[in-house]
Amino acid sequence: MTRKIALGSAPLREPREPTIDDAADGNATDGNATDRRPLADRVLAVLDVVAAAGQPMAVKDIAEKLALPKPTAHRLIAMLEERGFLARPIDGRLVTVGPKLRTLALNTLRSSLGQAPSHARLRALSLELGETCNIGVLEGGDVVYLDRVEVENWPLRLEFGVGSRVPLHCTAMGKLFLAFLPELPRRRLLDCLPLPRMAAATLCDPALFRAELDSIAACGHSFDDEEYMPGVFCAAVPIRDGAGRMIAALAVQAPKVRLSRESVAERLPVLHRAASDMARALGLDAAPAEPALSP
Amino acid sequence: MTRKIALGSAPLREPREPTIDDAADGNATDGNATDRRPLADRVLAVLDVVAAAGQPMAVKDIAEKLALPKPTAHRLIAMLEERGFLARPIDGRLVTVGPKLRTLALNTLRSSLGQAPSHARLRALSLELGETCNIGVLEGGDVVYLDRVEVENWPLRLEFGVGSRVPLHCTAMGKLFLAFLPELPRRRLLDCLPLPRMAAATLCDPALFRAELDSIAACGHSFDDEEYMPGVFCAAVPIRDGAGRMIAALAVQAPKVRLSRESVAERLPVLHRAASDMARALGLDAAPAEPALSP
DNA sequence: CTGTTAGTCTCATTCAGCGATACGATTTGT
DNA sequence: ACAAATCGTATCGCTGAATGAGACTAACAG
Repeated sequence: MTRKIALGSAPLREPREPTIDDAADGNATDGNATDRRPLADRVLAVLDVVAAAGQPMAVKDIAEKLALPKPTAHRLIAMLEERGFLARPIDGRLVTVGPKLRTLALNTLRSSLGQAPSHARLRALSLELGETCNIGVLEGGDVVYLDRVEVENWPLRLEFGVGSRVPLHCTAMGKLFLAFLPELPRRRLLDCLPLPRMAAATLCDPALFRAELDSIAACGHSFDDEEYMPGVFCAAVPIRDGAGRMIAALAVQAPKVRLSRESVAERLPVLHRAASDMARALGLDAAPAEPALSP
Repeated sequence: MTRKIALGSAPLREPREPTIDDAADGNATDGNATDRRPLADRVLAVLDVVAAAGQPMAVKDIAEKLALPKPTAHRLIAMLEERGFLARPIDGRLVTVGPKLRTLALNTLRSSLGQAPSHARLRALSLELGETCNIGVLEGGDVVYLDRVEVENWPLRLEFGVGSRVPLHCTAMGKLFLAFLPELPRRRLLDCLPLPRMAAATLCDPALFRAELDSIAACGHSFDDEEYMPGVFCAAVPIRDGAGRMIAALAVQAPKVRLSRESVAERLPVLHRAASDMARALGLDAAPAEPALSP
């Protein structure tokens, strides 16, 4: 990148005297390891803690729980109180949620209504299959999990929550996206996609990998047969919009003892049905711009 | 304190030309009226706006509404997205509330309703009716219990505590929510909602179920006549905000020997009165927002 | 192909936030 | 009642996180 040619001045930026005081400075400022966490995080954390408490809380406890210095805690809470996000009930010393936060809460639930149908359908699917299911989209070279319903005995609890990203080349969802992408973006992605080995079965050879993609494009679904995590099998089908373009992926994952190439066949129709329901639930059936012309 | 004396007085900094501009600086800094509003306000404002929208929003609109510079808006939203407070639905361009904000919302409401005025009113109601009463909201295709007052001889002790979830199609609260939902989410939810049989009287037929919802919408309250648990009768009425939107449900449940279709009539006014008291006790912020329709 | 619009990047500047310290205000223990 | 402990408030110089103008790129629409 062209690195805009200095605005003339160059690095005038005088480094400070490298004298002994540097050494002193190094760890001095003393124990002043100001670990300054951004304000935003603290604000959100305070709201979280106060709301989760379920009952009025002492400022001290909030400060302790979040490891906030005393004045800082007071300042933050006073600020949130002023804005109406927190409030102090009668006794004046304790802190609870305020009216603004209540309104925000109500609006939040109302807004998340749009996500309820697809989530409900996902849950129904998960119930029917008895396994963990999730929805993902393609975003900048990764698959991002949009929603997820876990079954009780799923071993990998926290690692793949909503919002987490997984690679393209070794996951059922990722390979599915690659297989169904329009020519151009597909090229661009494939050309610079590394195929690092994640597990024994990962497809690391480009030729093999392309063959796999062709086969997926032909049959309309994809598997991850321990290519990402040992012992985990995964199957994915596309969620398409009204014009037939693949917008998202729907996947089921399970320990290999419960799901495998052999046993997955009878579940595929169930998956496909859920996928088309989901398209409707997500409002993808609406008139889609233009029917694709150039391939 | 070592106080790095070295630099002591010297303003090594020496950046801009030390010209007359010092004088000019006095009131100027030019037309550069950088009105820098604190980060915290902006974070809260963004959450407010996104939640109040009721539907996914374009970044541009958020930026406009809050008079935020373009890069700042993107930075803020990206940060909130990373933290899980905001999320982007399928299309990836728009922004909505995220999972973290949803749990914050639930916790907030639980805190609000579990405390002084609301909880007291719920207890009063329970006392007056002599039966177990509870409050719930709709979230993610379930009813979530936010508060509850049990009578002594209630048989189902632990199963339905605060925070537990029950299905929509076979509970008084759930059917009430469905009956009063706005058209679009209602249709999509109904499309996706399985109607599994939970008890002998569960309404499993879609046509019958829709008829039931219509009837509920018409009369303003709902029953669960042994549709979920044998021997348990339940009645629910809506709690509405200032704009008339249903935000929560208030319900009474009892063994059928003590409460039934016949004997419930005289209790309904009591329930409705409690519901409107609770709405008032919720003390919402003054801005319930308008029922945004797309322009 | 060109204009339009939305999103990204860079970077010098600056002020909002910070928290150590100190001091008043309460509550608590005896 | 009086300490003692605890909690809340006020002050203030330092600093780096946040900022936003501007330039650039990507995505589309016509």
